[in-house]
Amino acid sequence: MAYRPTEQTQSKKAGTRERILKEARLLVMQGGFAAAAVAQVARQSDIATGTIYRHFPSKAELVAEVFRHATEFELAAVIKATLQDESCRARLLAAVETFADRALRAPRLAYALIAEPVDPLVEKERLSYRFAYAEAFEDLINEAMAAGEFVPQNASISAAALVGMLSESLVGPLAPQVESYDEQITQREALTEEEKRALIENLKALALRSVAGAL
Amino acid sequence: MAYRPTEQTQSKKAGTRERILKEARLLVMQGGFAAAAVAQVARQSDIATGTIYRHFPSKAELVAEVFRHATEFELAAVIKATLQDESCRARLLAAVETFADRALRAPRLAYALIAEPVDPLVEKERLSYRFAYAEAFEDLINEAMAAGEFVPQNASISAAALVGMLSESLVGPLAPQVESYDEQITQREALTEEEKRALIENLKALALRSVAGAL
DNA sequence: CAAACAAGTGAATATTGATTCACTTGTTGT
DNA sequence: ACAACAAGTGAATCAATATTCACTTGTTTG
Repeated sequence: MAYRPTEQTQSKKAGTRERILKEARLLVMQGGFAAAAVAQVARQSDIATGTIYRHFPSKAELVAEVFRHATEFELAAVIKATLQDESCRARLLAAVETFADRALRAPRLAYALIAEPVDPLVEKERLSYRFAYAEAFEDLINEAMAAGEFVPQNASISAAALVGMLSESLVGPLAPQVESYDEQITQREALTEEEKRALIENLKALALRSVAGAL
Repeated sequence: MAYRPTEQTQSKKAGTRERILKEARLLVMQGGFAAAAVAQVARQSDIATGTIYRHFPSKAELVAEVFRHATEFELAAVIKATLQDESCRARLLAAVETFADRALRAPRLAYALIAEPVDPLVEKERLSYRFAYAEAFEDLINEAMAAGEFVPQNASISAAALVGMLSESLVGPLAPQVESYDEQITQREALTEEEKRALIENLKALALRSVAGAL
């Protein structure tokens, strides 16, 4: 007999896999999932299209992994904001601020993660992450209600509404700009820093009023 | 010479066109835009696929017309609610009630109109209708602010947020149920009438707090 | 009826990517 | 060096629909 996968080959393989993921991520950040065609990812990674399939069973799985990686990161930032040791109000505002600020800084990525049409496997991931976001808000709302900080309400409905409010305001079709989330769609101009600031402050006020019950 | 399109032929042609639209509409109501394949529409309309193209330049145009027809109708209902001769609060609540109630009664259609991935031409229509919804809310908020009924705020941001809040709460991935808006996605059970009622009441309260500023 | 044109037909074609697979290259251990 | 197997290749294939077009059928007028 005569061959054993050794540490070297294993890590080289892992390296290729990482490179594929990295290039796919870059493509998604720049042009969304639409830009992450298998052939393109292969080209960027300097490998043949077939090689992608030695590392991922399907494009959907590859893309799902890219999605997971990116969203995990975003979610962590928001959750961190809700866990500060402060009043529930302050934590809600911090969470909104974090979500909005990150979305406005990387609009193409935000659109991809939140709203871009994707294949069902990725949509499933998206669903579960939206639940995760909503849960973070829900926990916060429940805690705040218990402490008498927020008015009585159905925390789970409110949390979902918050996620929707933020998503749509920031990256949905009504968002002030999305930096070419689809070539076909009319461009709107980018926001200035002041405008971003104003948008964020307005969203914070809106979010606070909607769940706390007062300005 | 020897042929003139006459009234009979004209109206017959118009009839075929209407039939195509009607069948396409039915398909969309049942299975969303995904179910409205050209071949399927043709089959339902009892004509050949080629005939579709005698009446519409492309599938996108056909679908856009279906979209316009359906959305115009929905929008009109909401706008009507905002024009009642009552307090701004009451009118806001009526608008939310109308939007939510209609969406929950025809969930598959609501999903198709609000969130289903569609081709760019239809997405453009959707965009303009979302603006129309937002404008209706914006006008109402402006009027209410002028009357001192609502707290000061950026009406256009608030209006967009409202549309997002409603859309997402009712048909987005977080919606309690969407009755198979995509076969691939795990089903959730349908809401009972009580649950629908509760959802609507919660959304009304949430919307009111967010833009009026108090319960 | 026949000429002239519109409307209708549906099999063939075009398009856009993902996926496969027979083959080549690289690595390991004897 | 060679056997044994993994990793890599990329042109060919598949799949799913929209779209075309040469042809047939229907309608009108002289």
